[in-house]
Amino acid sequence: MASNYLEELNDVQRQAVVNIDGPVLVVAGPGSGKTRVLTYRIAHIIESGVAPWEILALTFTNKAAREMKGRIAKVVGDRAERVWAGTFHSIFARILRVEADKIGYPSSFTIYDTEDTNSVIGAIIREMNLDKNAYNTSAIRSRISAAKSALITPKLYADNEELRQQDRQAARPYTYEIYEKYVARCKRSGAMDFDDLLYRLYELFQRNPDGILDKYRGKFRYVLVDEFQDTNQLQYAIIRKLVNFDGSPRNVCVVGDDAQSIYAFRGATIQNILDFEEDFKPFGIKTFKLEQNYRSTEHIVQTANEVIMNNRRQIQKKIWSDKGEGHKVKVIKAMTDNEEGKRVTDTILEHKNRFHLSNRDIAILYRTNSQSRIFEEHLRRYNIGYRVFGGLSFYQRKEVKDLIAYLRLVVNQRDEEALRRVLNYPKRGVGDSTIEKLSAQAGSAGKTMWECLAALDAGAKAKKAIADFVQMIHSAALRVPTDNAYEIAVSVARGSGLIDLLKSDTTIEGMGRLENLNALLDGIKSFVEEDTISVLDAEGNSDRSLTAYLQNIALLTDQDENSAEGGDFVTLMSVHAAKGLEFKSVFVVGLEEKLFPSFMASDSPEGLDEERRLFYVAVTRAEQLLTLSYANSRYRFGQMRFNEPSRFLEEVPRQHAESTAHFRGSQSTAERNAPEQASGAKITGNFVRRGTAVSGMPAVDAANFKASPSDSIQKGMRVLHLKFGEGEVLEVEGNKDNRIATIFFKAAEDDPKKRIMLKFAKLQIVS
DNA sequence: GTTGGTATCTGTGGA
DNA sequence: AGATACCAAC
Repeated sequence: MASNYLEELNDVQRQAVVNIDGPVLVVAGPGSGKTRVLTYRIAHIIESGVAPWEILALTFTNKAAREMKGRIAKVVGDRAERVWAGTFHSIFARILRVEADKIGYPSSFTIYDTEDTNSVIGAIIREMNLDKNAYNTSAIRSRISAAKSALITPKLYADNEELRQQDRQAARPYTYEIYEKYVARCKRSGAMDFDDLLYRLYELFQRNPDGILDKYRGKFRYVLVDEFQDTNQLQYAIIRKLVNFDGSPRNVCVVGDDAQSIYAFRGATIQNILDFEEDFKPFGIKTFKLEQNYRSTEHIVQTANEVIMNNRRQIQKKIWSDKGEGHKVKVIKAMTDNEEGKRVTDTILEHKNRFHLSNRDIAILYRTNSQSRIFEEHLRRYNIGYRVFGGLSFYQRKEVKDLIAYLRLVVNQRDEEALRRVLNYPKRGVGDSTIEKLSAQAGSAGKTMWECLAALDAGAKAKKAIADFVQMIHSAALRVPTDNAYEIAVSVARGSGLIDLLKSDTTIEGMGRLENLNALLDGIKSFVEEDTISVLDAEGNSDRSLTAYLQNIALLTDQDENSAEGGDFVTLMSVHAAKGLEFKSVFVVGLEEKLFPSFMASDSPEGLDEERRLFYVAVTRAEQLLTLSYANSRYRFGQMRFNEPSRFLEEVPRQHAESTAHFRGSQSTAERNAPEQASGAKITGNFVRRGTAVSGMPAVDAANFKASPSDSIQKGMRVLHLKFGEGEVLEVEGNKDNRIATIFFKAAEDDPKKRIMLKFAKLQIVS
C-alpha cells in the first residue's frame, strides 16, 4: 500500500501526478508514460483520502479503461474497482439508465448501432419518397452525427441557413427533415444511437430536472479525461458542465497529444485542447509536457519528429529518447501488392531469426482493413501465427444480431429496428410491404409498431404466426425482472425458432452459425455467473439483468473481444486500432499516394495533416524495428491500379533510413539549407504574394466568369469573386462539405477579409 | 411473398 | 472482387 510509486516517475511525470487539485493539462507524447501518469494520479487522489467512487475517468476504449483499473489496483488494491473509469459511452449509458425517465426514455432503452441507424434513416428516406441516389444513407447519417456532436438539434438545424444552404448545394435539401424524423423515431423506439448517449446526457444536464446536474457535480469531485485530443465539442461540453461552474474546485485533468489526433473525421477537434487552456486559465491551469519517450530507439523517435514537423499547427514539443540509436528505418519497395506481402513476410521471418522475436512482438499496420488479406495469405504460407483485428466483430454477425434483436425486443418492445429484423425471421409470412404498412400505420397513429402489431391486417396463417410471436415475446418480457438473463435467452433462442432454423442448415457455414449462436449463449451465461465481468449500475452494484447485458455488448468492439486472450501471433490491424499499443517490430504497409494518405483526405491540407498524424502514430508504435513498405501496383475492385510512393516516405530523413537505391528520403532539419526551407511548407498563406494584389481592381467580367469546383480551392490561391473581385485565399478550414475559406479581397474596403463557405461560393481560380 | 439472377456500387478510420 | 440492391419470374 501507499507504495513508492512516486519514485517510478520522472520529474515532470511526478508533477503531473501530485498536483491533484485544480485544472491540469498534460501534453503527452507517444511512449511518454501517459497511462502511468494517469493511473498513478488516480491512485494518488485515492491515497489523499478521496473515495474511489468520487473519481470519474473517461477513456475512449474499454481496453484503456480496463488497463487503467488494473494498474490502479496494483497501487491501491480492490478499491480501484469502485472508480468510475470507463468509456464516455459506457459511463454515460450507466448514468442515463438511472435517469432515463427524466428525459422520457425507459431505463431499458436500446442502443442503436450504425447498422440500426442506417436502417432507420433508409426507411425514412423511402417513406419520404426521396431520391435514394442523392440521399445516400451513410452521408445523411454522418451529417446527423456531426450535427449532434456539434450540439445542433433538429430545430437549430432547420433554422440554420448555412447548413440548409449546404444541403441544397449537395442536392439534399430535406436533410433537416430526415434529421427531425430520425430523432423522433429513435425516441419513439426508446432507442439511443452512439451520439445520443452523449447528447441525451448533455440535454439532461442542460435541463437539470430535480437538480440532477448538482447531484453529479457533487458526486464527481475529480474528473480525468484520456485521449483528450479525440474528444468532440459535445464531449467537452459535458465535461465543462460537470466541472466548470461557480464554486467548483475544478479538479479536472485532461491528457492528450495534438500530434496523435486522428479522429477529426468523426468530429474530434484539437480546438478542445486550445479551448481547455483558455477556459481554465483564470483558474490556475497547470500544464505539463511529457517529452521523454520510453518506447522507441532514437532513429524511430527522430523520424517521427521530423515527419510531424511537416504539419502546420501544433503544440511545440520535442520528443526524445535515451534508448540509443537503434536500427535505422527500413523501406521495402515492391512491384505489386502480392510482392509486398511476400517481402514483408520474409522480413518478419528474418526478424524472428535474427533478433529472436516472437510473433507477438510484431505488428503489420495498414490504412484500410481490406489490406489484411494478402498478408494473411503469406503468413499462412509461412506458417506464422497471426490475428486480424478489426472487420466484422462477433456481435455484428447476422445470426448473433438476430438473437440479440429478439432479446432487445423482449427488454424493449418499442425497439422498431429489432422488430423489423425478427418479425419475419424465421418466416411468418410477413413481407417487406406488410412491414412498411405497419410502420406507416404506427407513424400516422402516433403509436409504436409493436402496439399496432396485434391489429395487423394479414392472412389467417400469418395472423396466427404473429400472435404466437407476440405471445412469446410477452412471456419472456414478464420474466426479465425475476429470471436470469441466460435462462431467458435460451428459451427465446428456442421459442423463436432460430435454433431449429440453424439446425436445419447442414452446410459448413450453417453449422458455424449455430456454433456462433451457442457461443453467444455461453457469453450470456458467463455474464450472469462469473465474477470477472462486472457491470456496475449507477450505485456501484453489480447488475446482471438482460437489460444490462444488452447495453453492455452494444458498446463493445471486437478489440475488446480478442485482445483478452494471450497466444503468440503477429498482429494485423489498422493504424487507427493500433493507437496506444507498442511492438518491438512494426511494419507500416501500403505507403502509397491515394492509400496512405487516403484519397479521401488528399485534397485538403487539413485532411493531409490528419493522415500525417496517423502516420506519426504508426511510426511511434515501434520500439526497435520499423519497416515501411509500398507497392507500385495493387488490385482494387478487381482492377490493377498504379500508385506513386507516399509523400510520407519522402519525409523520412535519409540519415535515419537504411540506404537503398530506390529510397531518397528527406534532409533532416539540421542539414536542410535555407533556400529549400524558404520554399517549404513553413510559409503561411499570409505571406504568399502579399502586396502583389492588383491595385485598382477591374470590374469582374461576368460573361467570362466560370466558377471553379469548390473542392479545388486551396490556401494560397488567387481567386475571382463576382461581387468582391479578385482575392487571395489566406486560410481554408474545415473538411469536405464544411470547408470555409478566409479570403482577402482588396476591393472590399469596408471589410477585406471575408469568410466564405466554399460549398456554395462561386469562385474562379486565377492562379 | 419468396426465390434466384443480374445490375450496381463500393473506394477510411470506429464507439 | 465481393457485397448489396433491385427486379423478374415463380
